[in-house]
Amino acid sequence: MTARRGPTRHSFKLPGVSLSLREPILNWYAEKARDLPWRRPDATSWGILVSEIMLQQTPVARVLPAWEAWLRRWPTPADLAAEPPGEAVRQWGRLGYPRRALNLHACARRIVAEHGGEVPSRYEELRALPGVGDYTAAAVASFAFGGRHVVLDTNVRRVLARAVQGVRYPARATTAAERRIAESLLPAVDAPRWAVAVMELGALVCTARSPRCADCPIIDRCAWRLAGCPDHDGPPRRGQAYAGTDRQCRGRLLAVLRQAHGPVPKAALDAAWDDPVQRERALDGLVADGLAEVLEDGTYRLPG
DNA sequence: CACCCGTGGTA
DNA sequence: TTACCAAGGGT
Repeated sequence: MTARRGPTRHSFKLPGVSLSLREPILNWYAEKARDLPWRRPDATSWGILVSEIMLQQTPVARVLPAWEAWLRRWPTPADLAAEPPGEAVRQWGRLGYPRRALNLHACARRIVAEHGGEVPSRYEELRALPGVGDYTAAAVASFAFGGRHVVLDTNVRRVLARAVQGVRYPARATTAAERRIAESLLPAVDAPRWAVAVMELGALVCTARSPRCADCPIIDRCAWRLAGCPDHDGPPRRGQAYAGTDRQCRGRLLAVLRQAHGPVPKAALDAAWDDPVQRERALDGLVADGLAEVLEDGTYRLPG
């Protein structure tokens, strides 16, 4: 039999391509990694959890100042847990997806109530926290506690899609095949460093739009590259419409509440969006989601 | 599983 | 300018 040696016992489309992805990527990371505050040795597990929640669908550049301000105000879960949820929503500012602020606040209260004020270290415990899904649980367990987990975010998925699967973009949803590939590459030792290194490669070099292949440490073994960089086949990737949507409307309404420091009369909200039907729907949605409150006098405010 | 959930930067 | 995209999660 042909002795195919490598970090994996699985065979991919192009066997051997994944032969040694780890070393060059780890070496590249050692040289090119960004100095992000949540990666510093003095970062707390709480700080790392906060960073992961903030980074959900929000670019690093916008998270940086928000993260600094958040941790300056609430250095520990107990500090945040002592505040009403509305303060978290206000501090969240314009990071987007404000339910994440609510999630972080709920995390803080649960951590205080159920974990003695310390961010739990095990994947399963983390996964049970509000707003902590598969990726975030794996990331915090890895980066804050040194655990060995498959960390599959959009960056890693794209790198593996190209380097191993030979396609420009990963599938819309994570597949079993992807997870198998990621598991096969997971090193026995120093798994967190590997995870952050692949993520960094995806973020800085193997980017979605125009990858900087000239700077890539694995250009000579990238399956997509070796296949001639074939274009994405399959249905076009659905964009996210925004203008005129309920999401935009909710954003406008919440901005009014965030800006005010007390209850807001309904008229102030009415002025923020023209279409009354959509406006009422959005407002009801905000209340249902716990992002806004109606007081008895009919005024609105962030949750107290 | 497809869709919903904010916001801003970039090609 | 429009469209895509950004360390996802919940339903």
